[in-house]
Amino acid sequence: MLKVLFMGTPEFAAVSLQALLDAGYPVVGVVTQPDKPVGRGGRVQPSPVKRLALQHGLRVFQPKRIRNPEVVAELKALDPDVTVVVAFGQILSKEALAIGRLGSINVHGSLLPRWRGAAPIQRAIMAGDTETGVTTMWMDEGMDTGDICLMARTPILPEDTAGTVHDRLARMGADLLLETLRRLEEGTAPRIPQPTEGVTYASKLERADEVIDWTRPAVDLFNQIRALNPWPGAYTVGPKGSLKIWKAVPLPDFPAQGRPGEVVALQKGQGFVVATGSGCLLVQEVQPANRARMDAQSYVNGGGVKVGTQFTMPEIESWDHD
RNA sequence: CGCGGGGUGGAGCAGCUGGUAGCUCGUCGGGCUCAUAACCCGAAGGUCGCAGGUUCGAAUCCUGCCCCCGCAA
Repeated sequence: MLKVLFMGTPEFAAVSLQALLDAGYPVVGVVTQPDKPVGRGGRVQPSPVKRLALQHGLRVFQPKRIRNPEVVAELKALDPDVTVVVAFGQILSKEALAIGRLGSINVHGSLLPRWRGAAPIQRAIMAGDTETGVTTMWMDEGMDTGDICLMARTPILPEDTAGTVHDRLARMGADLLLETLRRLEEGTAPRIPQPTEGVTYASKLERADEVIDWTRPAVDLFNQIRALNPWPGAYTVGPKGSLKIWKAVPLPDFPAQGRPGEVVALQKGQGFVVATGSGCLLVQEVQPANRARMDAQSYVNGGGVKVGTQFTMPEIESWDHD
């Protein structure tokens, strides 16, 4: 079997690594992002990929810059047949791409060339796409611009969230990766240049993406909210401070009227209804600052909102991110 | 030692300038109604996170511990 050098960082990548191990591929090394402070208290945490690699006694590399020639040389010494890159988080130089004898294969969570870049799953849902998928490609120096090898599709259903789609694509990506390597080994792997039509970019999420703008149509807010579930969450500001909205559905024909962001009705047992720029939004699950997630009815019971409550947009003082 | 908020009947909250607990919802029983997630009457249900301390007396003050969460990364 092909000797694999694996590069990846988050859970999405760990699923593929696990599949490689289950399939019996010799993984000669695992490259992942350096441990970073994560969570409350700022404690340093290993990435999901690193954790899995250590469990299996694999060699782990955490270069600050994969492009560094010394790093490339060190990895090349492992003599892999192919490099598999899944949500790694660093751009590979031409030299780094050539570490594997057969080149570098990437698993990407979208139907390329749509949603090249960092946050394809969230951006697809946010845009209201009804279909997405995974693509394996022959990496080149561009940002997800390599020739396409294989592709698998899946619908985005109304009840889907970034979480459910992420989990599905992670599985599909792992399967597609195995098939790609199989065909690579037998020399039947396709290699098709990406179309020049239909290119879009999925920039990484930033603070402003989390803000709910009530003047937008209810359907857009619905997509935004589920695209940011389970992380990082879409939020608005009410009388009691910031409020994350985890789940909501649009009500295009709701009879009540109101200014965008105004609570126009309480739906017993279901939540509360907020007016938007177009149609209303039935909010079903929320999380007040400093509190746990709860169904919207509970929030109403606790006096969080009543008819007439006005939600506003928070002021973003800092645009710093990264 | 990054900043900060919170743990009160099944759920969400109030009470916290000390004197054994209240609200909304739910649950159970009854009533009204053609009917109802609507309305009316009534009931059950709480060692107020854990341990210790101060006090005549603490959910309310002090100390330690456990758990949860927001922000920031």
